Amino acid sequence: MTYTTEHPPFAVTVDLAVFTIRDGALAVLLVERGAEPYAGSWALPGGFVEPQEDAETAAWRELLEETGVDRFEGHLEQLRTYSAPDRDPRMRVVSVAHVAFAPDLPEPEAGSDAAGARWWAVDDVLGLGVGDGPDRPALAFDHAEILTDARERVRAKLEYTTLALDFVAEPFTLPELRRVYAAVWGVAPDLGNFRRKVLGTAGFVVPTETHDSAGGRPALLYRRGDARVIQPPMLRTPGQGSPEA
Amino acid sequence: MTYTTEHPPFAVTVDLAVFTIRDGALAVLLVERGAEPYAGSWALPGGFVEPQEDAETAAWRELLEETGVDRFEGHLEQLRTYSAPDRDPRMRVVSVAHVAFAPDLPEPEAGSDAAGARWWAVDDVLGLGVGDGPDRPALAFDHAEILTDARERVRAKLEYTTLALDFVAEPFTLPELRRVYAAVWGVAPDLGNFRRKVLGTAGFVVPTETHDSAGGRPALLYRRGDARVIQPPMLRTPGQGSPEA
DNA sequence: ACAATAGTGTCTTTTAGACAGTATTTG
DNA sequence: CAAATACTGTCTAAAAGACACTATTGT
Repeated sequence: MTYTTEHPPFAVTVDLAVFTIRDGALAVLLVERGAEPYAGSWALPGGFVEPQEDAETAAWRELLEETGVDRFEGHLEQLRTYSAPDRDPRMRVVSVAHVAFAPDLPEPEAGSDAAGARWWAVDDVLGLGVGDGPDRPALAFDHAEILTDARERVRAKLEYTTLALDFVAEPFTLPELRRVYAAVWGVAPDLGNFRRKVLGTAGFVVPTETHDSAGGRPALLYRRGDARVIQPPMLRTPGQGSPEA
Repeated sequence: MTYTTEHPPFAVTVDLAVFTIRDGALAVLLVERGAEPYAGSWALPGGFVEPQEDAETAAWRELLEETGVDRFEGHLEQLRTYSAPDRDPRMRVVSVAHVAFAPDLPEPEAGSDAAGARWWAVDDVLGLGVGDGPDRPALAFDHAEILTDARERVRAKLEYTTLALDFVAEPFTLPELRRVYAAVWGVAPDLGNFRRKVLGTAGFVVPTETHDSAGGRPALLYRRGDARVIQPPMLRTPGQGSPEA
């Protein structure tokens, strides 16, 4: 059987929703398209999967090429695959979307085929901020759908995993960690209850001996523990970015 | 840009892990391969995505072709995409795996390109039953990995969704519904606590006026409610098929 | 009456929600 | 001292775990 006759070929790409926390808000990396289609629109970074690599490898490679992030900081995982026949007007493209998380990445440089690249507050992009965002970017292809799914993935994973650790640089303070939850969920979890939960979950964080120095009382510094799941989970309540709110 | 030179084409397929409950155990549909590679091994049903359909449509079509299941019974959703470069020795194939759930499907007929098709107890296939299963089938390609991921998806979704309803035919009794949890998790949830949780979750089930008739006391019959999520979730405890057990 | 299955009730423990209060720094 | 930030404690409510008990059928 020759699939070129019976089973037409597809192009396979990866798209990435790379998240970080900037200015207390969940931010995503977008690139400005320089060519048609969607020239001038903004898109998730991504690219074609090469012959000898799987999708995750391709995602790590694109992440490095477009942001300079090495594969050992942060976390990357598959989100889902988008395969609507008309999602790219040029050809049949199936895209394996991924999500990645990292603390304070450097300001990106424009890639070879992109006119520009910058961080956007996700709420400004998806329009769930205050009224209409100041300069809301138009998203290319089905990337608004991908970004919406990606944000829900991040929000959900904060509930039952220690993923929030991937958004802070070591060492970190508990208020910093709490600000991650506040940024992703839109509402800060109760201070006392948050501390009780984090410190009561074995292996979530490990304390150091030192404190930081900021405006007020110095906060104790922590490092990541080896726990990867929070059980029982730290659940969002309606109003904390939960889907049914 | 012509992707045939710059970006080599891929074949895109769907694979399905179709689950049902048979004889009190979680069962999956497998087809016996008649041709190389992996002739004589068992595989998840699946096939190529056609030019004008997306992956989910292809999955529903394959499900119908291989099991006769119409798309309005049961539930189907994307699992994840498997893209290791050498997962199929013949060519570069990217597979978008799906999971499907349905109550007591008919015994399947062999499809056109399969030597046979039958239901297997998942624990017999993956070998987490008693010692070594009686006749454990060899799984083709990376289908053991897919099936493991699919089982974990089902187990997890029983916790926070009303997915168990897709495994029973209406009308159903609460003991029937509880047996779904017992089959998927490997341990039956506590009787009283299970009833309290199901009946206490608004919209999970709606009672009818009638009872069934079996060996003992007749059980009240229920129909599906319109709730799709269970909140707070009905969590597995270690020993109930949870990943860390 | 007994086996088999369905269903109820209750006590305890765990966990989360709400929120008031105390501590340690800088200016 | 006030402002700012970090941290602790306590009361209450919700939910789950464990498990004993009662109910209704068939034989």
